[in-house]
Amino acid sequence: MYTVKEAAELLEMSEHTIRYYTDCQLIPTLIRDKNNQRLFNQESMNWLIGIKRLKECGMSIKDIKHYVALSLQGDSTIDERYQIFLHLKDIAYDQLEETQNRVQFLENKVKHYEEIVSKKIPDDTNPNKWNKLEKEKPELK
Amino acid sequence: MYTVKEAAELLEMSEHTIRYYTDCQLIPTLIRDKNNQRLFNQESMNWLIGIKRLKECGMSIKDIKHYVALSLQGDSTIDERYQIFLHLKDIAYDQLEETQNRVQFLENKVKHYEEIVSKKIPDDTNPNKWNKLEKEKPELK
DNA sequence: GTATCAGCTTAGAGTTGCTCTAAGTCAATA
DNA sequence: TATTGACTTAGAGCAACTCTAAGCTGATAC
Repeated sequence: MYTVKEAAELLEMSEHTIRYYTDCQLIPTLIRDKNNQRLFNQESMNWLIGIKRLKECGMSIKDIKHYVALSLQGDSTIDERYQIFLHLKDIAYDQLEETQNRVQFLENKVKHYEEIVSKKIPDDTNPNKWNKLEKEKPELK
Repeated sequence: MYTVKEAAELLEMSEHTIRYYTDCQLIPTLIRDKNNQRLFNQESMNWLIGIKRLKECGMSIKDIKHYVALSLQGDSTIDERYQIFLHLKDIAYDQLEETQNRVQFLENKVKHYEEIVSKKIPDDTNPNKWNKLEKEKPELK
């Protein structure tokens, strides 16, 4: 059994966010003690972990709520849940490509600044000259 | 010279967002035609491209504004701008790791559902049983 | 010539997902 | 008994859009 504070520490989320999620009815197994305080048993913690993951995947509260409802309905919704994860997977691969591009862009930029600082390139006064980096290495997609 | 609409199409951003950015004074070289309509020359387009990049790196409007101000000041702010990109680079690598974890998680999940659907695993009625995937492959970080 | 249409302008309301504050309850310790 | 700490709620604030309404302008259609 975990309090909001303990759950927040364990899962590295803010207490505010955890309360917000419970208020949005995202944790169907949440219980309250005699003082009306939120308590998370292992099942509720599992829900929280899963919801955190779905959030990180970019899913909205509304869609997570839908997913939770599907899960509670059991077997008959397996295919719909499968489709959801297929879709999330595609999105994740897109994000991966974007993130890789971003890392490359920033590596270029840092290298560029290091060259300037080490005086290999004399001046960089023109405010938007740095956009040339974009042109040297155009975005994929 | 590009109108808001053309810029939006070229850079795959919404017209709303572009107007919002100009209203936030993020494009110092923006000009208006005689009817007060926003016009983007190549320099302004470069700014827009750069700002879009910074936004994708997770920078706030406020911080981008600061960055733009630094750029306009020229040479004397090179080191501060270098530090900004160093920091963004670190963040980008963290994001890369997170995204890779996410892809792996979703691959596992999709595989799991495929096994269920193909009847290799008989039932999955328990709503939060899927969180076991987390335990099989605990998060890095 | 005027009607209407697309495309722009603005101010401002609405949305999401937090994030924080204020005011209050409760149990335990000093 | 006082106060401390951890919780409760409703609701305000915030970032970054996102959209709407009302109005202006210039071009084409009749």
